[in-house]
Amino acid sequence: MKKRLSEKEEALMQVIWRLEKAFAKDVREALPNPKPHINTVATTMRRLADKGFLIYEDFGTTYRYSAAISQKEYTNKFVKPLLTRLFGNSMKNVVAFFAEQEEVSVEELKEIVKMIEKKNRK
Amino acid sequence: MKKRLSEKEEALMQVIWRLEKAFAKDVREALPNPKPHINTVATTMRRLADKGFLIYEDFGTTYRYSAAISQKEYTNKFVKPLLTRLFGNSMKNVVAFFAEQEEVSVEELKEIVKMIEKKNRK
DNA sequence: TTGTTAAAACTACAACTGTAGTTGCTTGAT
DNA sequence: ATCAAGCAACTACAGTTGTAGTTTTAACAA
Repeated sequence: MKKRLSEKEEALMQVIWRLEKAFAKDVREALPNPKPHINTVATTMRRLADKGFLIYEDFGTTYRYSAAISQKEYTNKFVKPLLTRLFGNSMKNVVAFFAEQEEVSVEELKEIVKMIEKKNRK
Repeated sequence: MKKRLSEKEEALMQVIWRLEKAFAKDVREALPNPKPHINTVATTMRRLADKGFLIYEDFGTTYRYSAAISQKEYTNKFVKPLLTRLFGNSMKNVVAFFAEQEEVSVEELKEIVKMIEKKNRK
């Protein structure tokens, strides 16, 4: 688990994070149209397993996969470094950027502040 | 400009965004050790130009490159979708996640709120 | 029990990426 | 004018990714 995944690989991981446990055909089913060939999904999932991102249980004639790394771990390990590199090693800058782009409103930021403060008081 | 760049390609873009205009050797110079071969840098930059991420001026015996897309545009186009997909299509969730991870402090969030409110009053 | 179906395994291949050797051109230094 | 240095162009190649055809195996249905 060295590198960030490609977009397509990440799309599969998204589905598995959502479904928690899934057969290749479930994953294909959950993907948006145009859906890839079932073998494409199976091959990509096997490769993800080879790379340590997925684990599987043997179901006789098929495998059921689940994530070997949580979405949060993935985010911390691969997404956060990308963001901080883009924004001068500061998550504050990242948040400020998206706030300026009006992707997060002042109200939402205030809610987050409240939420954190509440959690810290406990 | 369809796909997100790979990590190495992105690292080169970082340098160019910072330097604004740069020759291959400048980019190599700015990269951390172990520095890649100068030809590796040149090849990657040419490919980035082919893909439309860089533009260049002919300097006779060499090219000087600059970004064809700003860091902000890149972020909006390629990084934001990744984040929102990861966090259920909501930048609020993204910010909340990093706040909970204590990557951004409550103080910083408040500063951002002030900054935005000030800007909006103008 | 034989045919049908469904799934993985195996195989294949093109595009992309990371890397760098070789070649050739331009320019500045003798 | 000749040579050396530096750099891009050209070339090459292995590893990865996206895609899917073909083969095999297992299970179920008639």
